[in-house]
Amino acid sequence: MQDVARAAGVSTITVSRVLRTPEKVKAATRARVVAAVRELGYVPDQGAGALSSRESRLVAALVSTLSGSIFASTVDGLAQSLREAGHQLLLGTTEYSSATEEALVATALSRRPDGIVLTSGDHTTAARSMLAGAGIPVVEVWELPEDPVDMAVGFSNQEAGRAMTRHLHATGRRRIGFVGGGRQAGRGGGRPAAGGGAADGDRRGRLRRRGYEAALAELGLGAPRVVPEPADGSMVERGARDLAALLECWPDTDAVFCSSDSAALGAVSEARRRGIAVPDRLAIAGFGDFEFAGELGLGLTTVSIPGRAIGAEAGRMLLARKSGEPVETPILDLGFTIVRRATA
Amino acid sequence: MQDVARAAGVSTITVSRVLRTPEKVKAATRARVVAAVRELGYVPDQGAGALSSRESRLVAALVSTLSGSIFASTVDGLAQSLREAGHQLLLGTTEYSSATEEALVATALSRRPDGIVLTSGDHTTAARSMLAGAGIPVVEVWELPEDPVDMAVGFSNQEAGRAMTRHLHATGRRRIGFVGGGRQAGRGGGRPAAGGGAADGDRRGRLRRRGYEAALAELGLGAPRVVPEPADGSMVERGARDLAALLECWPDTDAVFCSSDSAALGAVSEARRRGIAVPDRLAIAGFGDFEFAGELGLGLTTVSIPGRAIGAEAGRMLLARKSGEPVETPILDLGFTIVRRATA
DNA sequence: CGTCACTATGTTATCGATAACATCGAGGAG
DNA sequence: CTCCTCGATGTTATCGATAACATAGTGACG
Repeated sequence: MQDVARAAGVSTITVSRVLRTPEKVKAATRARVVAAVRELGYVPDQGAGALSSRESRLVAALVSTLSGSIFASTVDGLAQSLREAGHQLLLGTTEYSSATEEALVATALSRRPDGIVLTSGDHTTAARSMLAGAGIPVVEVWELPEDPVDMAVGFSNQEAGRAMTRHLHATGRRRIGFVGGGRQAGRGGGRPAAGGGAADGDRRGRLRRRGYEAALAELGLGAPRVVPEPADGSMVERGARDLAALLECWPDTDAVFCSSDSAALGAVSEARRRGIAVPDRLAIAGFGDFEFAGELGLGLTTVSIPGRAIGAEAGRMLLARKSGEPVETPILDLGFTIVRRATA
Repeated sequence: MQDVARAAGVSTITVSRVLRTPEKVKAATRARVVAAVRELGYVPDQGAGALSSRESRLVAALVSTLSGSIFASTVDGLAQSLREAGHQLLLGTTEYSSATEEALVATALSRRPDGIVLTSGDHTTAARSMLAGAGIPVVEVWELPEDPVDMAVGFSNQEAGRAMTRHLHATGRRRIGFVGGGRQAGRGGGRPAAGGGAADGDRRGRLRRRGYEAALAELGLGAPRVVPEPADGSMVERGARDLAALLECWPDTDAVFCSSDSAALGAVSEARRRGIAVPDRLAIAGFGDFEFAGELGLGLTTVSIPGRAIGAEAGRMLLARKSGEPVETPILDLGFTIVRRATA
């Protein structure tokens, strides 16, 4: 910056002003500075700027994983909305461990971000207190927690489970099972059940299941039909094996709600192999509306989540809060949509 | 840090040493400092540290998008390998525009990262010169560029196209078409063809197509069969429509190589609708090995790319270079695998 | 018992920017 | 003509850490 100042015949503060508040500098001076910046290829050091101005223009996001198409579009939406507002995204992956999350919260805070986005609803006590103590806006996304740290954007997994179960009931099904709860296996050869904490895909799946059970009770459909020991392997494989196990226990099952589209894919495949007509004899519903679920793919009836919008909205809320604007709805339910296709 | 130092009865530099080089501090002193850190909930400011030590422990990654399952696992692998080495990831999405990429390179460099990862092979001249001038390691991932800025990890799209075409030939096909080149539509309602630059999904698809054409020539299979005007819409939709158009021009086509699994999904679906037996009358091959392509899903014959490994390796190379170790293979070809399943 | 080598800790300057206050000149009001 | 105000620019201190050098103990050895 000194070099630029010298080249333009001004002081450093003027260079700083040209870059941050151009309207406060006379046009002629500004032009000289801009020329010097360009000529020297000067790129300001935002780290130094942050130190001085106490504003980092950085937002941290902690997600469990990007693989498996769950959070990718949320992060994408977040990155885009931040970029448009001149902020940058610091990304950390927790690999489904809340111990890792705790460590990542600390490292994230060490960058003094202007805000932080979390995809997990449950945090260690230490993590919660660090977040609270940081004095920055926090947004939890996807699941709307009962006891949010600060703000939240997402939908209710439990309501989604309930709604889909009611949908199955509404289409005449009476013996409805649930497939694909339990652990979410890390993809790509990650450590199995890393970190010792409860896996967090688990928690979400459990919430969907709770909604399923609630609906069953409300509708008087009898006891839940859930495989007690979920299978190992990828979600798809588990969907297949869990359906097989479920049918063994309750052969007359006429519908299953799968905790994810991947599990539903496995279930559909298993049903096909067994010559079970879908949806005639067995309706299959998924969750997530992944790409392959669409009309041209499986034609899977599923729950669609506005993942990208969640990310974009999280960014917006964060920046609004930062700039002092009041945030009308700090707990924002973006809902979900039941997409009815061929399988249920 | 001053507060901590006071509480522990030492000077700030001792606190700094306890945090960065604990072995240089006597155990008793160290214990007092650690206690003070814990008690005060002190989280060091890495930004300030970076300014002083000229080492940010930050790596920037610029990807076109995270949606659509292409780069997500690569970023995931990168984030993980960086985390294990105590570094953090700064993420930017370029939305397939090299103009946006140029701007992002500048903002990324303004954080003084210790390295930078790019998923696009073509950069503007300005971007290239900024990268070169930054004096930090640069890794280009996925496509191996002809003229790399610094290092690269990935595979050859052209070779992949060539290999799959040869595979189709080896299984007896002689009238082979190509589906799904051209633009890659932005998902989630992004601006169509934003930024004015050539979309970069386009470039990669073109390379696969070039490989396809090369194989055709080598094998004496006649002129390429490619739809001149690719359809609009999502990749899946385009796969369906392009196949339809292709069959209209060349009804006797007995195999198609699709530029992505999404396109292949659409193609399979279109074939089914028309009652064309796959693979008996028409073989269909994809690219990417997305989750739904597997045994339990489509059973799609496709090209599998080690996306996560590419990211992890990029991180490793970056950090090796940073710490002065020589990097044996600055241009690392991780290859691809042809996965033979049911459709071809 | 003095000197040396070494360990443990402290002091000072610095990284690259910005906030806060200071200065300077030009033009307008009285 | 003087004083005042305001716009344009400069000076100095500061953000929170670390590098480099400085200094105080501490034990070994001749």
